[in-house]
Amino acid sequence: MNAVANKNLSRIQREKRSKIQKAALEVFSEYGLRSATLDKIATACGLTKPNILYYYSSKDQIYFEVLNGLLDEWVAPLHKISKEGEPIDELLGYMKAKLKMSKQKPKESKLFANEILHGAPLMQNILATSLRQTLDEKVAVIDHWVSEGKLANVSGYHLFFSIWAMTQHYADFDVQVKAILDKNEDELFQEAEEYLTNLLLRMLSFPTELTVSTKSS
Amino acid sequence: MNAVANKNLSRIQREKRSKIQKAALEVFSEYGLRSATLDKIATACGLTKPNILYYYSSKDQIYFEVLNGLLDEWVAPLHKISKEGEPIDELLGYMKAKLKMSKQKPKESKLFANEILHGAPLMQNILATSLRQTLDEKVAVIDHWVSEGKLANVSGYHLFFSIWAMTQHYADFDVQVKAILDKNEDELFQEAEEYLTNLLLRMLSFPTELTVSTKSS
DNA sequence: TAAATTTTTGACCAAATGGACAATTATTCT
DNA sequence: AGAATAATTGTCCATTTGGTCAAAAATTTA
Repeated sequence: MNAVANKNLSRIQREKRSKIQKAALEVFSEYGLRSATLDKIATACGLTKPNILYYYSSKDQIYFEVLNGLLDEWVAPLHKISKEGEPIDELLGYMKAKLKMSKQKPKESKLFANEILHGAPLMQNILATSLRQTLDEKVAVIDHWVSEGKLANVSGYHLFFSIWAMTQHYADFDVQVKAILDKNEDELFQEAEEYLTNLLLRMLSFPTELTVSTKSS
Repeated sequence: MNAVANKNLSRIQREKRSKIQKAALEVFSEYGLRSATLDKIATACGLTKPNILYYYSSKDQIYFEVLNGLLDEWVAPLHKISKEGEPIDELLGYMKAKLKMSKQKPKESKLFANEILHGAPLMQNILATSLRQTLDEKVAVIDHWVSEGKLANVSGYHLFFSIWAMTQHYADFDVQVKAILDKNEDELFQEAEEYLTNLLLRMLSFPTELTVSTKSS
């Protein structure tokens, strides 16, 4: 229900807009809205500045479009958490999906991180309504699981915060991670997944169940 | 061993420089280096732009000074981790110190977050040498504790990454946190500390020890 | 193919911004 | 007090940047 604007566009328009958005993601994720320039975006997509402004009315417009175009995809894994599923599997799956996004879409991650870091001027509304509502629902599911004794007693909200923080850390702060750990990316994310799997298992299981899943290396 | 430059400064110089740095932290943490302006800093500290440039040779110079002036303080809690102490206490203490900094120094946290998010142009060197060395040492301590059976088997590096990520999340992404959880700050950080204490206890303890520290609400 | 429409671009503009500088004011020193 | 020094500021400048616009080029339509 997102990319509505693509309806009556010619081939050439669709192509150019897509090109611009890709380049814009590149530039915005590296520099942020305010210090990204139209010239940089223009260079990145091989168009001229006025040509870009023929397709988008302003820099802010491009930024808004890019951000919004990615939003649904960004929140998608959250929707996949099913109250019908096995609690720990669902939450491990969510963590893995988020970690995968950090690996495969670091630019998107940085774009959102930068936006929120600077006060989320364009998204505060969405955060406080749409995201919040979805999260409330999922937290209710977690509370239900806890009350059924299927999950150790945890705060759903803080659980989500920590999953977001830990998974996105590998994308947003990759410079720091790589300065400290000079592994290749595959190895790094493999380690991260093992670490976070272990962490969540310990966090969500009852101690008696834990002995089973704790493996000594 | 940091604030060396304050040596031969007059009272008036020390005062003004301090004023400027405070205002600069304010502005840089909100806007980042590139989109912070000297005018904003000038307004924030009640000086004129040329007057600021009388004390610092350039905007970049101010940024560098602020960042460096905060670095030692920022890494300090890491140094306090003592191999003589009780492993879990030491690591819980570290987490609490970091969380406290997120609560009391969110601007500093955002400043560093922004710097690293955009590639750490001014700090990459420090990250890869000084921070990395310190962290290597502390990870060695953790490995030692693990080999002595005083700590569950965890990757020290990923443990630190996750502590950083989870604690700083409450400062760096406070807009998002507050959009979802409308508690007051004290309450929020109290909850976070309980959650993270529980998380670390579960992560670092052996399952048999866990039953003791797991309290049901 | 010729007219109509869409796309592209070079040239230009106004505002914002980092910074220079000389002149003025305040402070310190003798 | 008066000279010397330090601090402050108004004015100015060059560059960057978002954006305009009219003309040219390319494409589509009839």
